[in-house]
Amino acid sequence: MRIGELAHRTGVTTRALRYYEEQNLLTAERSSSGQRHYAEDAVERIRLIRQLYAAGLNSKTVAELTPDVVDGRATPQLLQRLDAERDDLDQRITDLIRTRDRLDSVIRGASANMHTGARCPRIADA
Amino acid sequence: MRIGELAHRTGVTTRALRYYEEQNLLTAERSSSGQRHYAEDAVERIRLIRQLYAAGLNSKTVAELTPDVVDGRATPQLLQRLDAERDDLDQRITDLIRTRDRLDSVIRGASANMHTGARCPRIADA
DNA sequence: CTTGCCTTTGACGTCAACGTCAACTTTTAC
DNA sequence: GTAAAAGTTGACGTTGACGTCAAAGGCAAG
Repeated sequence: MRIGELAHRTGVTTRALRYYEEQNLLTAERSSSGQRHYAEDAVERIRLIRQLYAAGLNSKTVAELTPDVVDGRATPQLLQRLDAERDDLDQRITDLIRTRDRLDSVIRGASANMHTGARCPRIADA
Repeated sequence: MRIGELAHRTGVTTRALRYYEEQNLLTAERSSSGQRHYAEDAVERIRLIRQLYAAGLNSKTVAELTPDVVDGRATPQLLQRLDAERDDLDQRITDLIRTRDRLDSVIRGASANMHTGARCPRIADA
C-alpha cells in the first residue's frame, strides 16, 4: 500500500510517516519511480510507535527499543534498555495514579459541598 | 522566602518560577524594591503544579483547575473541568498500563530465550 | 493527452516550557 | 564601603514532533 492509505488506516498524517522514516522508526520499499510502498504489518508497527510515543518515549529511544531489521535475537544491552524503560514507565504510572487520586478527593469534597453551600477544600490542600 | 530559596526547596529553577507567575499559576508579594516574597504554602503549590504538569496538563489547564485567589467555592463549571481532566487522566493511565504489560511480555520472552539461544519474538508482535 | 489527485524532496514555521544571556539594581558578608 | 551573591525585566535561543507550503514528478480515468 502507498503512504496515503497507510496514513488513513493508522490515523496519522503522511508527514508523520515520513518523519518516522527519517528517524529510522520505519522503513519502506520504493517503487521504480521512488514512491514508498508498505506491507500489511506496517499498520501494526505504526500503532506500536504511537503507543511508545504516548508512553513518553522520544524517537531515539523508540528506535533503540524496536530494532526492526536485526535478526530477532535480543542482546543483553537491549534487554537492559527494555528493563530500564519499563521501570521508568512503572514509576510514571504510579505518579499518575497518585495524581488521579488527588483529583478524586478534590472532586468528592467539592461536589459534596456544592449542595450544602459550604466552602470547598482548596485543591492545593487535597 | 525569596525566589532562590523557593527554587532550591522545590527543585525547580528561578526561571521556571517566574514563568509560572507569568502563566498565572503562582502569585507573590513584592517587597518595596520589587523582589518577590513567598509564603510557606508556595512550596506545596509548586509541587501541585509540577504534579499536574507531569500528568500531561498544560499551563492554561493547570491555571483553570487551580484558581488560587477565588474564595474556595467550586463552581459547577470548575467541577465539570475537574471531572473531565480526571477521566482523561484515567484513560491515559489505562493506556500506559497496557504499554507496560506489552513491554513486560517482550522482556519475559527475550530473557527466556537468552539462555536457550532461541530467537526472541519481535517486539512488534508482542 | 489532459485533468486531477497522489507522491516526492526541501525548507521554513509552530508551540510549550523553559534555558541562557545581558544590563541593571538589591541584599548580604566582611 | 565594597565586593560577591542574588534579584529584576527583557529578549532571544532550544528542543521534539510534527504542520505547512512550494515546486516538481507519477498515475489511473476519460
